[in-house]
Amino acid sequence: MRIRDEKKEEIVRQKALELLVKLGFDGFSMQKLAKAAGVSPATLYIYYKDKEDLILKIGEEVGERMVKATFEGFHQEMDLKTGLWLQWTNRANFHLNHYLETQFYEQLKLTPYKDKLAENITAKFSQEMGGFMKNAVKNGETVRMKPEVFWSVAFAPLYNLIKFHIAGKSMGGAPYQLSEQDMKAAFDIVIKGIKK
Amino acid sequence: MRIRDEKKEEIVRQKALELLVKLGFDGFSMQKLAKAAGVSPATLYIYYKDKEDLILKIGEEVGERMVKATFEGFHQEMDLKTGLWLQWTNRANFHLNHYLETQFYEQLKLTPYKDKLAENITAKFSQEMGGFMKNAVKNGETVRMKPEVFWSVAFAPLYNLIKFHIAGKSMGGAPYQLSEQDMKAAFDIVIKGIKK
DNA sequence: AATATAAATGAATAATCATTTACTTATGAA
DNA sequence: TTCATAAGTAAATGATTATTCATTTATATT
Repeated sequence: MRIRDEKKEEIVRQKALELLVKLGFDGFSMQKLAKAAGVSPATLYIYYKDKEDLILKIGEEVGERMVKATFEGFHQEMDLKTGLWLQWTNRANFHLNHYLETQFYEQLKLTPYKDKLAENITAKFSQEMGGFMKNAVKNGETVRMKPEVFWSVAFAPLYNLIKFHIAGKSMGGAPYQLSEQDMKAAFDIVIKGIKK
Repeated sequence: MRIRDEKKEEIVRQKALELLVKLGFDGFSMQKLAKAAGVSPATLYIYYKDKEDLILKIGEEVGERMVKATFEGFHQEMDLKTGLWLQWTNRANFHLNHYLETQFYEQLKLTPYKDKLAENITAKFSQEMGGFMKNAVKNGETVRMKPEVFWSVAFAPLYNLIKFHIAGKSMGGAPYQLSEQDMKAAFDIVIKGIKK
């Protein structure tokens, strides 16, 4: 039997990301994707059940890569500051090197597709963070708080800086580019707030 | 001459928000909107030049209402903690009372439409925050930092809590509902980090 | 070399899309 | 009461949509 062309599949994924980000979810279509990837529309239905399946599968793949990158070199026994900074740099690097993936995934998580996304991605996050936080409390590095609160004060500032960076502009439409200096400035404030 | 039915226009806006959020930007269409609002598709083209104009105009209106709500009762001479907490509560109340608007606006800001959004909304933000921050530095309440950094450490945690609330679930798919208690817990950490 | 089978396709499907056209309706001004 | 004008509409426009069908192509196994 004929063998599936993995390269072709990869092009489809890449072009799908490009088009979804460039045209938005509404501007995107299967025919445009087929044309951009240089395949027949029917081929897309060999790789994916339908359009929703395509978007969700690509979304889940991106999510998994992001989680993996975030926890590269991380273990729950790290002290608060070290572990947090590792995740900050991991995450920032991923976003800066995977512009399209980030842009796409952030959108996806706000659309109705989010309800159909597999939950193993956030589950992994939750589990790693839970253990890390528990440890930090045990060691007297911080006080007990809900995971949602911890997450929000510990990571949201970084994600927001990345969001500014991705948009290319920030407050008042001013150009903005994320720098390590800004990351460090934000991190100092965050860790100061979290540390007991 | 015949007079425009303001009530009809309002229904269109409301239904547009509902459909855009419920169906996503891709599921949304002018015909669906017309049907949901009980008007002819052609009527939409009296109110708006085209679909893009409709989405942008509604987006700008939402943005303006959000800014106005955020700065209700605010003035730049407030001390850091008071001014920040006022904005937190203002913003949280707006989001909780205007679920659809928030959901829609957050999406809009990530789609390609964002480049065509009028910038007077973020400009107002930028201006108010700039003065507030400058004042806080002058009074020795905090150290000098880029507006983007300040913004990210001071507000991103709240927005993230709101995002959890809107999604209805947070880490690991666990149900989540924003409480004043959580807001206060997060705020304490944030203000501790920012204060000199 | 022949066969079986899944990959891949170009062209078609019916549905839906954004938008326009030709027309009717309501209302303030005359 | 008539008239001018903008609001509002039903129905149609051609383009584009997601998906499928009938067919061809490539390869692993026999």
